[in-house]
Amino acid sequence: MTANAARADTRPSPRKRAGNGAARPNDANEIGLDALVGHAGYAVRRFQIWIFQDFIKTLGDVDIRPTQYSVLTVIGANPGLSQMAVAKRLGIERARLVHLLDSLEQRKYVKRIKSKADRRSHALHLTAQGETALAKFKRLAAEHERHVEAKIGKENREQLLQILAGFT
Amino acid sequence: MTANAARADTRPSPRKRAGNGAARPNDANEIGLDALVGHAGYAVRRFQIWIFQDFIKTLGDVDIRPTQYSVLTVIGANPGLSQMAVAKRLGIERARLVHLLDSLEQRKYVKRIKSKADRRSHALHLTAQGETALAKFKRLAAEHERHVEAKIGKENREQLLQILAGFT
DNA sequence: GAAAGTTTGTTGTTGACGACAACAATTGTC
DNA sequence: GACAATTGTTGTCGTCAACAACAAACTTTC
Repeated sequence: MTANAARADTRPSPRKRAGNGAARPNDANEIGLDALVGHAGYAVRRFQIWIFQDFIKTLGDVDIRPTQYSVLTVIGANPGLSQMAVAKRLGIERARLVHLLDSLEQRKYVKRIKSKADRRSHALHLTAQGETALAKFKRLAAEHERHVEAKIGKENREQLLQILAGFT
Repeated sequence: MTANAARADTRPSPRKRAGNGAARPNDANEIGLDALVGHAGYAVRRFQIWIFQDFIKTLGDVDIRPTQYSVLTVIGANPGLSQMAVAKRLGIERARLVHLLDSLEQRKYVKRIKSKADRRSHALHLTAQGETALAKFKRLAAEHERHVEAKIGKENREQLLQILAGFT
């Protein structure tokens, strides 16, 4: 589907809600944000919510959320990593990664193999099923990325990636 | 995609950490992200986490979180708004706003005044205490914004704001 | 080589947050 | 007046970050 934001601005006739004591503006997006405009964090938060929702919807058929996708991607690119290494690389709590891996292992995408070098840790690998699945996820993720392009523009997206490259 | 990538048992991968010294704390920066680089959502998520943490820390003394700050700012700029209007403007669930306002009202920053025009709704106002407090919050938020500038650069921050202006 | 300290994976708790569902009171509509 | 819609509220559910505590395994130190 083409994620075309239906720009059908059904502009309602300006009704009024009188006598609120001090202010009356209550319609549509006439409400000012004041200091909020100019705060990078606010814009980034709203954008991140939008982008995650699109990701979740685009990968809805395969039931993969952004965090799960990031875990699978890192394991696929670096097989044999420990849970600690993956957690540190992705900035996830290792406690949280436990549940993520429980789920991914239950779905036969990931294996926890006891490391012989360090018997505390697990070497993480994709299963064969996990590899083919990840390939499909990557195609869908690329589709989601095209939605982002359509939303903010091709060169804006690339500028964004460049600006935020230090956080990956 | 890169669907090949031999995946043999505990075979040490060619590039990543040699020697397989599992216990050695390998640099997290050596671990490749593969497809994750190039995903706007991932970069944005990491950035947003950083920016929120800095905001929370910078406004730590006054114990104000980003969402609370956004609510106070909007009410301050548009006194008399209903809860529904604030929620819609900020993209917050009105159910969630209830708890936010409970907290802010308990701290004497916000008043819920029963609207006479529509006895279902409340007109939201800052208290006198809330106004002076918000002024302080804004100064701290500006300081936080300078941290962002220092992190990604002055013109990069402005480009970011421009790119994401549509989401505010 | 044993005691002490650290790391890894795990379990659990807490709190912020988004998404829903249901409800009473009130309003608008027909 | 009957009926639908809106507003604030309460509640549940699931995601997510942040800690705390623990056993097992490893490292350091004497």
